Amino acid sequence: MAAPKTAVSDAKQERVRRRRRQVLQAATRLMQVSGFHSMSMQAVADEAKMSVGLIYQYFGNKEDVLRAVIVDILEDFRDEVPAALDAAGADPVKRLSNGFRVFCQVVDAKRAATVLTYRESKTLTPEGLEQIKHLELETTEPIRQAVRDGVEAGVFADVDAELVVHNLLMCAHGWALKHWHLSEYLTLEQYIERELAMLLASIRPAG
Amino acid sequence: MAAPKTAVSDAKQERVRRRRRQVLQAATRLMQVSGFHSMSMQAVADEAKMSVGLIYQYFGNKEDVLRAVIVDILEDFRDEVPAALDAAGADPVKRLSNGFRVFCQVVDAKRAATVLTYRESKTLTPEGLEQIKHLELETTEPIRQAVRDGVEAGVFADVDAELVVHNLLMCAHGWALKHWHLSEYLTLEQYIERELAMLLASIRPAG
Amino acid sequence: MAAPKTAVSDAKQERVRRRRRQVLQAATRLMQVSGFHSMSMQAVADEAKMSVGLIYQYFGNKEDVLRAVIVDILEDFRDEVPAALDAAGADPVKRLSNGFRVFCQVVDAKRAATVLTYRESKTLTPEGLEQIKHLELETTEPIRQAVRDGVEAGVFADVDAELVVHNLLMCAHGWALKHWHLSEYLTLEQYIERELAMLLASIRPAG
Amino acid sequence: MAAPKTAVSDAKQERVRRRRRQVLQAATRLMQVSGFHSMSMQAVADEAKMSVGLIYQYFGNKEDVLRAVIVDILEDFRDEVPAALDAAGADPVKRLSNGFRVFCQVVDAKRAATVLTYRESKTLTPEGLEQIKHLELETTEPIRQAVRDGVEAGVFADVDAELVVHNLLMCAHGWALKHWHLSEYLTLEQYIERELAMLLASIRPAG
DNA sequence: AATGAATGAGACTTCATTCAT
DNA sequence: CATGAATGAAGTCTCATTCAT
Repeated sequence: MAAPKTAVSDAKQERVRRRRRQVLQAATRLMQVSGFHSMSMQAVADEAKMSVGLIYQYFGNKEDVLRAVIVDILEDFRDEVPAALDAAGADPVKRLSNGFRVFCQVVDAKRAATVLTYRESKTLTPEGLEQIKHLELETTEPIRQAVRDGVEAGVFADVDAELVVHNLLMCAHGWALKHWHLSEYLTLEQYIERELAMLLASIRPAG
Repeated sequence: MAAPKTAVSDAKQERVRRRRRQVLQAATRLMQVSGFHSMSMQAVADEAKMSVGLIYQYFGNKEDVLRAVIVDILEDFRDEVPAALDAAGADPVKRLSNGFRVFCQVVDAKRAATVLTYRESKTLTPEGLEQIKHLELETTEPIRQAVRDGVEAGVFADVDAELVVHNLLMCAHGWALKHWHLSEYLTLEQYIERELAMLLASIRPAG
Repeated sequence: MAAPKTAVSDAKQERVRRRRRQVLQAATRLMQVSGFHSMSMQAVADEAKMSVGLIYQYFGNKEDVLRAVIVDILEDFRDEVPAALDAAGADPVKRLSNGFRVFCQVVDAKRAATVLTYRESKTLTPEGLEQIKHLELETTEPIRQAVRDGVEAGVFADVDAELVVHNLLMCAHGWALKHWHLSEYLTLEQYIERELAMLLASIRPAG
Repeated sequence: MAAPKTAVSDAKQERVRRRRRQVLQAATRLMQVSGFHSMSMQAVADEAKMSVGLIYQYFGNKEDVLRAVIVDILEDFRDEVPAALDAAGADPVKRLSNGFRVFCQVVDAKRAATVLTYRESKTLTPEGLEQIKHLELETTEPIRQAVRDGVEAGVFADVDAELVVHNLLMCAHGWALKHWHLSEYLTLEQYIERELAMLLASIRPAG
């Protein structure tokens, strides 16, 4: 009796996952274009090729969809950035460089989504806000650790790791937030190279 | 006969200015709390202690209010930041330092407003967007020039002035955008000092 | 003491008349274009080159303006049509013909105004309605009398004068009401000639 | 699988038809009383016993409702008048007489609606206006043909069919437009008889 | 599980009317 | 006498959410 129940349960969970993904992708597409408030639930349903009623079986309300969209985006960051660090070996400089490089690349791939998180975060409930703050910290934690390691090892000056990571984050996000300006004279690769040079210069041990 | 006419005209212009200011202040207060879309025109009217109809005598529509609010904020920046540089003498390092310091101080004084510009800019029409992009460039132009001067004088490395200013801007804005995190362990002064140290380190001429 | 008072009174009455006329002309122009409800009092004020407040010194409210506009139009008809008959001599056929001809010409000259009376009459209060009904009867009364005279004299068949005048009225108004169609293939003169021929044929004594 | 699909589709189409009819009847009732502009969408919803929102599922906007109301009225005319001619045999006099008689009867049955079309047509967009002009021509076309036939057969004088139909139309509409006056001394039947007599007299062959 | 018709609150905006100057 | 700034009620339309099928 347990087996079929679980099988059914699995199938159900799989459908739930699929449906939620459909909705999130549709909502993300729409919000990137015109923001949360201009997106109607009917439009989400159309884009997701399902009925409005069905969305409400998988999400409590419209704000719940927003929260899920933003969390979804930030989870992508959290999954991809640390993973890149694992592949970067032990050298703090390399880990930091790789972290920044990957971060910028992910931001570039999800530029509209990145801007979206800045645009709509304040619309969330306090709980939602807490969740996304936690996710951001999780995402950057491995880089933070790399900076601490580098400081300890003496390859970096005695800088505030928290602040270095903050700068690195703003710098990566900056590529999306100020893309209208930056893209006029820089490619992503140029941006990464030059910013990285300045970033490393800013924390190299005093000569 | 010209005199009274002018007097009347002056009184009228003064009232227009006062009314617009009333509306903008009310709208800014409300938007900082809950965003553009959650702010009803009735709420603005109540907050500004006037009738809804009157708002429409001074602003074409709701989006026009938003544009004016954002422009108002950015004009404050444009007026205060360059003014601080004028008082900083000729030394590029001093000018850059002062620019950054003042920028951060103004951001801190208008933290909610700064966040607001990031949150609602995309809601604007293309014309509004152009206007605010222009204002941002105007605001930072004197700093950009200071960097160029420093590079030319050899007190800075041969860095991309555009990019340095971009970093400086993101850094100042970052104080508002990530205040929930930064304020847990830093005061504004500490933030300015440490960021300034890294900023200068990042562009000091190679040993 | 009576003399200057009367002089003042006369000057005042003259101004009142002038102001009212300004308003009525402006309102008529605007209503002909887009109807009573789409016409704002501010627009009337602008068109009449005076302030909104002043309109309210000469008219009780917006509907009062409408009533006056329609009455004004109908008074024109009442003044011009009977006057033409006075000049037509005693022959009933001539009087009828002239009456119709003039009626059509006045309608043509005030086509938009004629349509306006059909469009907006129902908007009036019952009193206003009574007034315009009375004016319409007054306008056509001389023609009605001409028909009665003609019947009595045996130059017309024993027709219902009331109905003949009704037909004549609808026919004249018809030039304005169906101008979109009639003007495609008839000039006003052709319309008058042909309609007059049929009108007279319809009431000539049985051969 | 096709069967249930069609059944569903049929049920849906039926509901759409029913809803639209509900709205149109409610709106017609209200407009006949107080005109298009004085009719609020909330009032239509109340009268139609549905919610405002639902009206907008079946009509694009308020003007769309007006257009549909007028078209609905004119389609009734177009359906009933020509049908009566089909039953009137081949004799042009009989066809013309029947056409006029039926026209007047339909006008009488829809007196308020007839007045409504004169009152509110100008409120329509150019497209709506074109549509109703076309409907009016369609409605009268069979009568126009009967007149042409009569002229050709020599039972009518060589009159302008277009103009005869125009007169007939104005005459039928006149029963509604001037009902306040006509009904004081005539029944519908009397009106039809007398007008018909004059109409035929006006086009009988000379001598 | 899935649909989408239906609801109704609430948003923006206009405009007739008043009244202090 | 004349102005036009100010009011606020009322209108149109949208859209999140529910629920019968």
